[in-house]
Order: sequence, then structure tokens, then C-alpha cells
Amino acid sequence: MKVFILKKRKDFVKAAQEFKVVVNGLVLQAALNLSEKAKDCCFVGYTATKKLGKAHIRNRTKRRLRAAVAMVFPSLAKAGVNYVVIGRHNTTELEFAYLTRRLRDAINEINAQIEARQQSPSEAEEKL
RNA sequence: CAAGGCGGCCGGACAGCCGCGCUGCGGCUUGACCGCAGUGAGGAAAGUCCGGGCAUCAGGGGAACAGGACACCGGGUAACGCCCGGCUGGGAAAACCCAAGGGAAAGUGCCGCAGAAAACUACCGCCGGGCUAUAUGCCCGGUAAGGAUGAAAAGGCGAGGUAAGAGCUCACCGCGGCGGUGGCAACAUCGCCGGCUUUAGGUAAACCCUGUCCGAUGCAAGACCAAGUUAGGGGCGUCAAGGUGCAUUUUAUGCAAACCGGACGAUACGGAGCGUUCUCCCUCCACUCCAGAGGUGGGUCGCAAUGAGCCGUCCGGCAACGGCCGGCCCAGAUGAAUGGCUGUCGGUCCGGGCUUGCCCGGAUUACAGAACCCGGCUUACAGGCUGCCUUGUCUG
RNA sequence: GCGGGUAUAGCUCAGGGGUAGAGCGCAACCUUGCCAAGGUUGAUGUCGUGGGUCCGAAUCCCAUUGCCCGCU
Repeated sequence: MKVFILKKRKDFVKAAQEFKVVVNGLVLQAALNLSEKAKDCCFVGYTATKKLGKAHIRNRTKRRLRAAVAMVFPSLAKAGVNYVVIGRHNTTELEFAYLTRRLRDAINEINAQIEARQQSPSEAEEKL
């Protein structure tokens, strides 16, 4: 599974509106991407807000998230999905192995949500 | 050894595995591809407080006004509000430190409370005279030594002098002027003179005056390529070849630009040209204006290997800095590259052990991430190295 | 990346060199059988932080921190 970088603001906004899982250290959001391009790959975007700290803290947060995604996503991510990973205040402090485990939990959870929606779309829409 | 002052410098090191940006080369399965090699954050990359380069506004000369910055002297620099050296004033026992440090004699304003008075001073007091029998008291005059107030009180201090006093006179200090000497200068120093209410309190980080400098906007500047929109409405003017209207010379000619539709835009008026106004040269503009809606915001260059560049020897200079010669090429992203894991060695702190400078264990290892590029300033910063200087104590 | 504004009592704001103020709120008392309204009285600030200028700074100057806003 190939993983590419998400760039457009529009896609970030859409991901924030559809699926969301919060774990210790990070937040994972996702949205379906039905375009031809995304048929057999997925996109990932990273977010680190000004709340986290100054520039070097935000950069470090994104780096650790990228490193974690590089370990987890190639095996677990679903094709045709835009993921967004958001850093939290303790992303830079947690042990990397723990952070990776939590990201694995988060992606399994969010994939389950997506599959549930795909199997019974009408029911899911009622929920929303 | 202790306490302190002033600089300069570093700001973890090495190795392994998995990854990332850029550049170069190679590969074929030509792509958001793979492989190899090289290279990859700071002293502040930060704050955006100054000064430049560069770019656009078509360009240039002059005058006035407005606005802003700066302000002892000399030097350095591309330039600066920066740096160096000096002067003056203030602080410290000293090494040293601090200073927006021009003009108050161009003008205006302000100086609360207190105090007689905050700038043409006179409450108490002191002295003289008068009224009154005397004292008290009152009136007139002289005075600014003393008291009191205040941040600040009209040169200070001592002596002479006087009714009491006063630069009224004199010495010293201070101040002003002239001259000599030293210094590029700020200024220092010596002498003479003034006789100081003929010396005009403070405040310019109050307005201001004087001198010097300053066009605006910032790489999201700007240049090019590609794609897309080029539609509707209102207003000015020209055209009589269509319709309409009017007139008739009666079916064609003339007039009319009011209306519908169409084709279009003047070598004149005028407008524009880097704060405002004026002026000179020069140049440019031939449709214009308004409102609403929708779309796009992609790529290349700018841009990173030639620069006020970095390193080193030597030379000049007290220094900032400059010069000769030699060597080097050193990040370039755009959802934005340095990360993850492991080991060894460091630094600092704590605890324990003892063989007293080693071992063991634990914690900690700052501030912080280039975005067009340089020169400064300012602010943040664990810990460490190093040079010089001052004072005190002890020993020789 | 560039450029502005603001910070004063619990809240909303005045004050632009000379004793820090207003409204609302708060507390006590009066009024009432009780409450509200009304009346009387009172408390309350390191003037965001650190320096400087001045005799004297919330005010002027410099630096700094937080918050808010604008352009692209």
C-alpha cells in the first residue's frame, strides 16, 4: 500500500467532518476518497496547531507522526481513504513504541467505522 | 586561596540499522518509480527594532510645505539609530561601569501641595525714621545675613565693611571674555581681564529652534509560460447604409441620433506620471465607469556556486577595520527535508561504596528550526573552556 | 510573510505629568410581617511586566509578555 501526502485544505476539512478517533498522543480523522487516483493507495495529512508550542515543537510533532505513520500505515491503511493525523500536547514526550501502538489501535478502530458505514450506509446516515 | 570586573570561544562526540529533502549519475517496468554517490539548521535560524542589496511603480532637474529619524569629538563601514577610540558629567575602595550628551540669550507653555515668593519675590526677622508721655502698636523707608517651605529659592565660602546689610570690596572656588600652550577635534591647562541683579532658576524622553539624512511598496516584490473568463447593464460621443418619425420636390430626396437595431471612437479639449503644491524638460493615455455572480489561484524563473562570502599566513592600525597572497564552494523546502531505535564515551547533579580519586546505580543534558539575501541591534539560553585586570588574606 | 490595536476595581470602561475615577456588581444598615424595589454608608487596585527620563510616571521613552484584529 502506497501512502501519499495530503495537501489541499478542502480535504482536511472533509476529514474532520466524517470519522474521528482520539487516543493518548494523537487524533486520527478520515474521509472516503472516491477519485480514480486513490483507487489503490491512500493519502495522509498531518496537523500541528499553534496550541502545541513554537515552531520547533510543531516540526518535531509532525516528524514523530510521520515516523509512526511510516511504520503502521503500509500494512494497515485502507485504499481510497484520506487520513489526517493531528498532534497533541504530549506527542513529543511519549515513548515512540507506545505512540506507534496507539496509532495502530486508532487506525483499526477507524477502519472498523468505515466498514460499518460501507455495509449499511443508510443506518450510518441515520446515526449522523 | 577568596571575592569581584572586562572580554573571547564552544554549546555534546563516535558507530550501526531503518527512513527524509535537494543535487549529480545510472536503470527500465517512464513514475507521486528504483539504485548509487554527494550534501543537508543557528548563535541566536527568534523578535521584526534599524541599515542596505534586489524588484516594481516609465524617467529626470529645481523650489516651497508637511512628516519621520538622528544629535559631544574623531575614526571605521556599502550604509546605519551599529562598532571602535577619545572627551565631558555621574557612580564605585578599585578593576571598571553608566549617559537620547546640540540649543533654555528666537518664541510659547508648564513647575501640583507646601511656601512670603516658583521668576520684575519680601511673611517673620534685622536696621533707620515718624506718630505716641513710654511700651505695645501703627505708618514710611532700607535690607536680603538668619528663620520657615520645597525636588529646586536668585553664585558658594571666609574676611573686611555697614545703621542693618548686600560682589559694596578682597582672597579662593565657580562663571564669562581675551590670549598662550598641547590636541585633527571635543576639550584640557596656564595667564590676564571682568566684578558677577551687566550671571537670563528648572523643564526640549513639553511644543519648538538649528544642523544632517530620508520617494513608496516588499520575493505573497516581480518576470515568463499554460489554462480559464472574456457575458450582461448604465452613461459620453461619431456614423443616415436598415426600421421608425417628420417634411415634401410623391415612392425617392432631405432632415432628425429621440426610440429599436447596428458599426464604431476623435491627433482637439482633457487626463496621468513614485506624500502635497508649484514649475521646467520629457513621456504616456483613443472608449470609459459602476454593481453583482461564478471560476481559477497550476508550473518555471526570481532561488542558492561568486556573495559587502568563508578559512589561513603575513602586513598597516591603540582599536573598530583595511590590504596582499593562498585555499575553499557551504541548506534551498513550499502541508514545508535532520526523525525513530540501539550501543559506547562525555558534561552536570544526587545517592551508595571505599583504596580519596576511582567504582556502582539513578536522574538530567539548555534556548530553540533557515523560507529572497546580507550588516547590526534586542530578547531567550543547561552547562563548559579560556585570556587579561582589581581588591583582600596567607606563604616564600 | 507583512502591518495595526489593546492591557486600569469582580465586570464594562473614563483618565494623556501633580491625591486613581464612573456605572453595574459586592457587604452592612434603614424601610417591610417577609422578599423585591428604594434610601444611607462602606470595602476594593504592585494601572500586564522590567528598566529609563523627571522633584514626581497609569500618563513620556525603551524593552518584554499575553490577548485581539487586518492584508496577502
